[in-house]
Amino acid sequence: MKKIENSTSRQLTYSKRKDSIVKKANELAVLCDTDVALLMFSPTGQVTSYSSRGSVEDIMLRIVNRPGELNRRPIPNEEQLTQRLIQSKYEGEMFLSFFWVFYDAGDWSTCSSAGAHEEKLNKLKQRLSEAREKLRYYEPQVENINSVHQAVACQQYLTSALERIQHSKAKLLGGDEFIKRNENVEVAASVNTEDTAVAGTNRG
Amino acid sequence: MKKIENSTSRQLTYSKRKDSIVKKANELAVLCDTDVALLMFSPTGQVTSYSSRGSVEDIMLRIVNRPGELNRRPIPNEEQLTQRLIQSKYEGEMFLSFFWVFYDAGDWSTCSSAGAHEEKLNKLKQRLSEAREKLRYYEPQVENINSVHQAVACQQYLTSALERIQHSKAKLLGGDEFIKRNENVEVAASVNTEDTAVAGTNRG
DNA sequence: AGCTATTTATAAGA
DNA sequence: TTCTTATAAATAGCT
Repeated sequence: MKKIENSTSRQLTYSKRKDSIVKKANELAVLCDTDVALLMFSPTGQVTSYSSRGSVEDIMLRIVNRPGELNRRPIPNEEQLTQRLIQSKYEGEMFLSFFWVFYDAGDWSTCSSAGAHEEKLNKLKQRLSEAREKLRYYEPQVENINSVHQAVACQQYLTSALERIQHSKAKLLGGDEFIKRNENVEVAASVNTEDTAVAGTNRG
Repeated sequence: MKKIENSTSRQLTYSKRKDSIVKKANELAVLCDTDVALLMFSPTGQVTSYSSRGSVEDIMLRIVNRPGELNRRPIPNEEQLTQRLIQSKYEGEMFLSFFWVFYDAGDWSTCSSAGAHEEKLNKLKQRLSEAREKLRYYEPQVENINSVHQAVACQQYLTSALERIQHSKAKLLGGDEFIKRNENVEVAASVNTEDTAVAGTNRG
């Protein structure tokens, strides 16, 4: 068994096998009532993650924070990894909350038509009880996670959202004659915290 | 497919399936020349981890530190829907809706306590009518107002949301006894509308 | 994407 | 545990 040299069939094989291994992981979790997480990078670098319950971060945290077992190998930068996992977990929760409430609430392709928001918000109300259930599923399972992590995660989430919007806008501006090209908005928010380090999100 | 109730055969099944899924993971990694990690808890709580290259912690960090947060968040059984959501040209409005409904709806500082989501979602309901009003403000009023305006509006909103989060965080940090008091983090977000540059958060 | 010949995984019983 | 075996599932190589 060795690397498939042909790029197309490697990609195809990845795709097929990825699906079946996720299926297997899920079967294992259901049949044996256990927690399973699976992390895979495609040949092109795209990540697929699976976790049988909660977020992958929950399962990662259980691995990283498990109390000293025999033969446990020390984890390098354990504290940093833990912090980053917690942050990532909250980012994911925010996204999921958002998704569950909003996604099924409406057909977003019609949002600009008259009355669309009305309808969308009605559907939104219907979704709230389901969202409540799903949110409960993501309640923090790890001790000592505090609200600052959520604030940090929220901030992180917003920052990445902003970044993506910049990107969309830049693309749109390429062919848009309505937009003035000289506008600049600069915002700087700065605060001192006593929390642990926040990972950076700089991009060229 | 459901949990195997007989404890002995559940254990046996776990043991067999664990081995074959590890084998599958390894085949995937070799054939497709990719990184794969697998984390499993046995019914008795014992951890098995597999990683095709380096430590599982390395792979965890790679997952958690990836840029483009929104593009990799899996929605259980709804991956294809995620793509639609992300690609929606109205994502700006969605973010706006999201933060009007969610951010203002609750005190994020209580999110980690028991029953907090319950309370948050009740407030959420109250916020819906206000959100409706605010969304109306962002309705395109002229036919040929295009998505760039939405992007600009969204950006401005997100920027102010970020600032508010900074304030919340600062407040939380003031009264939170769980937090160590010796660290400083400086966060600066800088937005330029002409290019796509977004400064990230920097460590202090 | 769907089809099929072949290989592999699995459950149940010994 | 491990082995056997009938059945089910996964897979590669096609279209």
